[in-house]
Amino acid sequence: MLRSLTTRDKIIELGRDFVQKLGYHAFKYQLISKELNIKNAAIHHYFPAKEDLGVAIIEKDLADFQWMVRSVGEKSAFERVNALIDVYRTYQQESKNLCVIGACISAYVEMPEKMTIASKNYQDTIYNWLVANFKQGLDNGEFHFTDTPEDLAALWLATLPGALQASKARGKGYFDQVMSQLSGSLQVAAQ
Amino acid sequence: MLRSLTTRDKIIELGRDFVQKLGYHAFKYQLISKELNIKNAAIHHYFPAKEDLGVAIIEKDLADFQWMVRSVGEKSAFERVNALIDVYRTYQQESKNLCVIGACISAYVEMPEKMTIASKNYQDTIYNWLVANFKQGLDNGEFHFTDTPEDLAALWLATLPGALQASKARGKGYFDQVMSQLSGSLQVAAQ
DNA sequence: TTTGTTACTTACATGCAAGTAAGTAACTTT
DNA sequence: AAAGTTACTTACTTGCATGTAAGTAACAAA
Repeated sequence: MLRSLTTRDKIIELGRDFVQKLGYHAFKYQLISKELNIKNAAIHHYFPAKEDLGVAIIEKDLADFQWMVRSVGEKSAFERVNALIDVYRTYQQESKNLCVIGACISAYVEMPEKMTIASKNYQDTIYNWLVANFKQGLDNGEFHFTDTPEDLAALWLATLPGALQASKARGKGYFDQVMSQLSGSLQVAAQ
Repeated sequence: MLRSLTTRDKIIELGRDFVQKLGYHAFKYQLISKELNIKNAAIHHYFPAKEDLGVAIIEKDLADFQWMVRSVGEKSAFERVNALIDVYRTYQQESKNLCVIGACISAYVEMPEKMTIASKNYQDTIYNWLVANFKQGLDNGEFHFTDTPEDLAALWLATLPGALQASKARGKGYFDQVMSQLSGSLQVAAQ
């Protein structure tokens, strides 16, 4: 999977893996350099400070999210929001119990400013996309929830990362149990 | 607040604060020793390894939860589960964007075993208490939700810590917005 | 009163993660 | 072919977090 990538991109991918599995603080250059058979200094060549790699990881994750958004653009609102659930389900299956946003946002009281900004920007992007989809699904009759789209999006923004985190200590099936509750909140019309 | 406590208890309280604000990895002995005007070695006197302090923090937080449970034992199911929301609301107001469980559970792939066990035990305790309250509230007519109490408890277990984490980057009002969604999931009878 | 215990401090060891400086081999451009 | 650029490595510095060992002052118990 990583084979066709440049070293720079491999560093970002591996860094993202470790950030999602360990959190920002516990992820260390050595974990990456060992895996790629390079030296720590090689990582500094591409990313002078850890913060720089952190920002690159957030931006890559955001880019992947936006790629997903485009790839489901023609589908129904229900299918679109399920695609986001699938992203988180894949994290869970790969033992990544943190999303990039959650891992970065809870890492510091005073986080490097660039990372704070990148994380918030990413989180806003997801929120706005959810609101837009919920609105559209409500308008076209796919959904029948009675809350506001904004309230529902706020709930999803908390529950998606929360389910991922909690699932680490809970049994098999827990994650899907929560996701089915989330899907239920949309009040999808029975066929 | 801390003045009447023993040094040992002050260390636990401050440690808990930092764990909830920074995460387990970013919290360091020096932060505590500086605040209490003692030396790092004094902390090692009470807690030989960081892991020991970690376990003590989890157990103290669990003890506080159980104290809260007893203190609301005579109230209605709705008031009881709202007391749990209040606990998380207080965290949020105090800029503690992680609960102890979330902070510890997501800290390591391979966490010190004692801490893993203590965290899971604590999480199970909350889950079981939620299920019991939801069942009782359903039986006595306070609630009218149609999901199972277990499904609802699973949702709460994800959303409470998730809302706390996400609220760090979102505006004022976000946390209560999500909590009102959670409360709504109970379908409390209109008066 | 001597012995022990508690609650620390001083001083030190260890290890490791981040970061830097200088060098080198390969490739690219002019 | 010379000069520059890219992609690294080697070798090093720095700083700090965990942890340990030994000492000390105060108080408590026998």
